[in-house]
Amino acid sequence: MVKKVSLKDIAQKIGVSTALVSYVLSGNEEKGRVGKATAEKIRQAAKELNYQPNHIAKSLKTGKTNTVGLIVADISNPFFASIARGVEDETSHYGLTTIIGSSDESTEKLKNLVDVFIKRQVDGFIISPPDNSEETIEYIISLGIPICLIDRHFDHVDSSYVVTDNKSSMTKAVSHLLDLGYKNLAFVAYNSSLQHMKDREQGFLDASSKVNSKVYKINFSKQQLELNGALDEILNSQKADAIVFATNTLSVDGLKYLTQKGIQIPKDLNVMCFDFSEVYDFFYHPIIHVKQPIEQLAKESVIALTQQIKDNTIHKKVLNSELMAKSRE
Amino acid sequence: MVKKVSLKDIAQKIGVSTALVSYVLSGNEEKGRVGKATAEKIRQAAKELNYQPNHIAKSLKTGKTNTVGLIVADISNPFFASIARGVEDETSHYGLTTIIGSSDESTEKLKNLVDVFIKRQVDGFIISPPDNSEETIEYIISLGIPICLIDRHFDHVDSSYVVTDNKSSMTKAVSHLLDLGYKNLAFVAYNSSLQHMKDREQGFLDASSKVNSKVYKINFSKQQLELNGALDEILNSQKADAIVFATNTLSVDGLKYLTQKGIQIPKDLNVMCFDFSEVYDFFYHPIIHVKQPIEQLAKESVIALTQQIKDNTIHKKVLNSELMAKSRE
DNA sequence: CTGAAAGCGCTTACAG
DNA sequence: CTGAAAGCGCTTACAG
Repeated sequence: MVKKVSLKDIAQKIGVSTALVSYVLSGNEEKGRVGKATAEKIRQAAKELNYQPNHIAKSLKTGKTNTVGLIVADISNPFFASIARGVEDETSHYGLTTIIGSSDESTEKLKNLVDVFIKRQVDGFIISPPDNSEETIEYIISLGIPICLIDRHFDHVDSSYVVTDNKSSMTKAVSHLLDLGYKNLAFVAYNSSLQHMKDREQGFLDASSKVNSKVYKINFSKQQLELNGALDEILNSQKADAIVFATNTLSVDGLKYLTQKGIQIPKDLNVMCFDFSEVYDFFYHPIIHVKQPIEQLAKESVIALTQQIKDNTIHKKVLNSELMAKSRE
Repeated sequence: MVKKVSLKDIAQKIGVSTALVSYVLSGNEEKGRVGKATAEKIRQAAKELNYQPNHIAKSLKTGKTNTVGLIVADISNPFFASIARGVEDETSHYGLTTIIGSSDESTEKLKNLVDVFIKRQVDGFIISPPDNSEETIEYIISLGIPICLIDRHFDHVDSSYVVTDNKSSMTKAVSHLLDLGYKNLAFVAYNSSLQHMKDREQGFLDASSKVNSKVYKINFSKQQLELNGALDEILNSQKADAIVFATNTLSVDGLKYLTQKGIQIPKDLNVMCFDFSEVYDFFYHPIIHVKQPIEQLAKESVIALTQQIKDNTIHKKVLNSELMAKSRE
């Protein structure tokens, strides 16, 4: 390992104190009121010696690590993979590094990750919380560590968050189905106390009040089984003419099952999906879906978090989604 | 922010030196030859005060950050997303934290990420290098920083690596197509100097020598256009009876185009894909594909890297893949 | 405008 | 078996 050059090396080389070097190189030149000429010499020497500041030492002194901890609910879900990518991109613009974890929808795993990240002394968290994890979120807040929730939030927890307007997105989507003439709707969602899930359901209910409709709730832990069961019921007893899927995963798995059953979309039955998926491209007819502003969610969450880190303010942001729907035929 | 308790707090509480506390709490009790009773008291106090060691201070002193930098070639590719997840899981078992970056197949971006990660003082790298990035890899080696390449390696660069046996995987896969009776094969790969790509091509050539075959090379930067062009040629002039795709992305995008064209698989044409994809589930007939041992690649790379960090040894590991092929009908 | 110095929280020879 | 002390590389009041 090549020996690293330190502030001291630079200071010695030009015969000034490390204090001056520190001021100049960390951009606090005016604060130290360093002389023009000296500052120039210091910068010159730093370049010559190829000085690389030691972040560790800086962190120890300042208590800031310039690291943010991102914990998504399920990294194997392309939606969250995109979120992760967006957050990473955005933080890098602020000179921050992101460390990523996945709670896999488990409160227990979230707790562990939070502990690990706190030990790593992250400057703040961006979290997409799993069901029933208010306590852990409140724990972070009680420690005074900045946090911004993303995609999901708790109505009764006072934290920064950036989410999509789930209720209105769903209302808009369902209204579109009604406009197309569908009259017997099935809504497939998770059984969850998370606000975004409740909002999507409410949005569905609000829009579908004038037609026949039924809500199916799947337990996350038994997804495969219960989803297929619900779809069987939708096909055989409810005989719905359109299915609204409340999430990305439900959409893809639902489409998979429908395809296996030989159902033609939209001929036999239409669907309204949530979030984009690559698999839509394998259908001859475009799959209608709600497109959340993933990039923007990620970006805004980083903005909210960095703001909070700076001045301890809380930011709540609700973004609009886009309905991706070509005409029925 | 709650005030953190430090070694000193513990030392004061029971009236010993911080040295003793450090020895005991970092598990070097025998090295410091600390008395049984004292050690017990220290552990007790640490628990009572809920002591959390400060990693930053430790890192500054020891020069180790317990962080590994993972740079995949394209995080939006599910193959690499799985690799990332595997690496993260595995490193966490060693008390290491992973920071992730994506070079997006760009040498330039790789260089930047490497610089950022070196500044962060990662203890080692796990990298899936893009085309023409030997220099950057050799630069890391020249700095004496441990590194393990994953999925891809350079024959003439002496580094640790963990890869799949690409040549034999492809030979086995193509032989299977021959067994099924296909006689006119198309091989669709990237134009790349990366060893794994050359190996896959060689594997194809070795196995297909006795039948009609043609190789198509796509430039990564113009993938969409060139892939569709190649497929048109395969369908219209070569009139191949089976297509072998050399990578994950080519497989999915290729299938997408074939589906759009209304090609029925395997009736009109069969395909051999590389890596698993969720989209395969949307075909009525199982898609034949080579399944790389992703979990194991990730795991072995972490093992190789931690070994190298410990004793500076280089490990080269080649894993076998699995051919996922149900009978033709 | 500049320097001497303390201190962030650890680890680790060294002396006893 | 235990303590005093140096030092990792920075930042930042403080004094001049």
